[in-house]
Amino acid sequence: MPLDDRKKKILQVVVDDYVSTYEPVGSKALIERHNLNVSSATVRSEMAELEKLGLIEKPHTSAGRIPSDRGYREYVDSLMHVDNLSDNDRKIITSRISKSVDEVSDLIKNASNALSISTGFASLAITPRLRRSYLTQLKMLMIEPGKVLVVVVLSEGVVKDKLVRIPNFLTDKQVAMISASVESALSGKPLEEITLITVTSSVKNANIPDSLLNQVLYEAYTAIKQADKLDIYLQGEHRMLSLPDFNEMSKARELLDTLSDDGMIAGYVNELGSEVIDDKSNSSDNSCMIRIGQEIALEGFDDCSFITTTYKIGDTLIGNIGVIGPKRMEYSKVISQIDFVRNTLSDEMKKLYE
Amino acid sequence: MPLDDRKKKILQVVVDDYVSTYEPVGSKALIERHNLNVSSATVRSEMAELEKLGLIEKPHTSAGRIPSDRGYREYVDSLMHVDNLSDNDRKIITSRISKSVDEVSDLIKNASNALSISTGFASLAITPRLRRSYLTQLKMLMIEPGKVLVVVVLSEGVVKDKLVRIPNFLTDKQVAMISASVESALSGKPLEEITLITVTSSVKNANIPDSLLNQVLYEAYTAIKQADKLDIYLQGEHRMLSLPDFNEMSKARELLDTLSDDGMIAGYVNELGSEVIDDKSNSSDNSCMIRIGQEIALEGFDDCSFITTTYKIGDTLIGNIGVIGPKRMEYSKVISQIDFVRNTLSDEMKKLYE
DNA sequence: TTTGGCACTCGAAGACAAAGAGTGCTAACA
DNA sequence: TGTTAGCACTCTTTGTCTTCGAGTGCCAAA
Repeated sequence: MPLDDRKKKILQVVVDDYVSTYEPVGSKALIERHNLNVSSATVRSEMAELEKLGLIEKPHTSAGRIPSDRGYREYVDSLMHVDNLSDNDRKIITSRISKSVDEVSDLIKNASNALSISTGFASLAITPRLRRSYLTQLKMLMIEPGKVLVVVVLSEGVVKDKLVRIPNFLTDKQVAMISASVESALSGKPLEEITLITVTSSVKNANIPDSLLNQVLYEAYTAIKQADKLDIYLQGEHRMLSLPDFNEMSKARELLDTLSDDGMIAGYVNELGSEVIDDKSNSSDNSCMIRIGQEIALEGFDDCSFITTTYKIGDTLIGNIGVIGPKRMEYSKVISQIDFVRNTLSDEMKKLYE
Repeated sequence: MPLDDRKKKILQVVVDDYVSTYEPVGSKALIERHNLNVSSATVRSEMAELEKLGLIEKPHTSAGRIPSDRGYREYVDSLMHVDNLSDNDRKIITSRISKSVDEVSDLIKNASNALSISTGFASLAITPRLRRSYLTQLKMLMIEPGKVLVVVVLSEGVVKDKLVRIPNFLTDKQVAMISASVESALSGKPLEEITLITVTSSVKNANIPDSLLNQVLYEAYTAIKQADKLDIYLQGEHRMLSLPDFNEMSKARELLDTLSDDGMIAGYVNELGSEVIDDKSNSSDNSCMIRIGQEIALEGFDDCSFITTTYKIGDTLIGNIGVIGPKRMEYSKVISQIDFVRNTLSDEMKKLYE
């Protein structure tokens, strides 16, 4: 059922007006604000059809119409035109991201923060998936007897470490020997292929009782595995409280309750992300993933939209960044903001890696 | 102006009742719920005096009384009796804290989380102040040319590290030499005494051009300095939305806005903490710091109380942990919860350090 | 000093009406 | 056949008024 031009136009202005006023838009107000060259009665009958198609709906009989989830979807998919960001917005974002940082994670945090500030919504960023990175170095640094810092270096220069406990009487040398063995056996292997078995079988003839050795190797294994862990940075949740969409306390509460569960959000976005990454056809560099209202199967997100995109470190590392805002948002503006943040982030990444 | 026993009793039940009902308590309701053996008229005149003393107040003429900030203060200082925690509460807290962790920071996070869950309020924890710890080790681990992981080990076995960039053409050996020099020059020195000057003057005759050397040393210095940084873990902010005290959107918004600024809260609590630490007379192990309503000079905290206490790692490291709740809270219960969390945290710390 | 009684205050809650925006439907029109 | 004007109807919003009740302050008597 392709929409004719007039229906498209009407849907578009319904969305536009509703987004900017947060008031259901009626036939009369609509023709007053936009010159459609038709009467309100015509608009009414068109609206009735749009409603039949499930694209708009009325909160109650005598109110105007508001876009339904499917209406927003249609708008986003084919009615919206993404415009360029104003110089001012660019400046604000650039300055927030380009603050000098040493660690990649800080850079990602800054980018997410810039996004939250410039959109006025909540933002999120997920550190890159590292499953397919491979191990390049593994060092074990004795801090004191029984306590070792395991440093894991991955192919893209990513460094992760973990403090672990090992049997007290192992010497510096023994530990160094173990880590060298593990490193030489596993370096070049993708993280996802490293298992407890490959780790334990990487050390032979160590002259150390098996049980002790295995303890150390187990810790080494956990250190390697946790390098794979995704971190999520969720910021600006409180900004959602300033939106009229969440003026109702119960809505605000539900939203923030869910939002407080980092892990759940990370898992959800991660899945979204994976879809696109695996679906090569769709992975054009500039595409955002958009989930609107009920499309997000999380409690309290009925009035929200997720807009996320991917960023890259080098050629292989892929993470996500995006916003969580009200579904009643200026999609085109937010998309261009995200896009700009993504690009700025990439640039800064490159600088960081010289 | 010491209160006579009856006034004390009345103030006490006003607080108790108001805390449990969130309704201004009137003279009649008061004598009905508690057998004071006096008439409501007597209570009324007593209340009028308590009001004159600034301990209670009325929201409006024909309502009951609610405690003022000073009323809560009086209650907390001399009317309240801290009772023991129920076995059930203990179990809940213990199980949340004793989840196996490797890092001290996770333990602290768990403790803070347990506090938030068991109180139903927001909680915070601040990592220990390390200014007075001294450096025991400094290692620089070459990750790749131009990229070095600086590992700082402090007296209490605390390990911090930072990835830094150095000139590309410095060799493994040169870096090792530099770090060894710095370590031997500075180990044993308290963090607060380490300055850029002490760091740079610790390496002599390095056979490396000064400008390069200084770059490396500067990075080493920043790595050491950032070991001193306080981290704050703020959790369960969203729980505040479920309290009737913050049903008004504007209050909730203001509170969460301020709460979203970790740094500000950290700074504030840090100051509170320092006061008590420096004031030896008051640093009895079990004391909580309590700040009520306007005593907290932060925007949006008029209806909140801070209750914080200190925890120790070993004998010297002192951090803070506490809750941010509505000032209309069961102080005695919360205090015993914090106290129990603190003790459990200490126990687990010991286990972690064997 | 305590108490019962009483007039008074003020907010909460409910009822009701008027206003206003918007709808659907129908009949007429180009 | 698509468009439009007109009209009755619906439903929320807003404001006003009233009632109800809990609570107060004050006073005179015990």
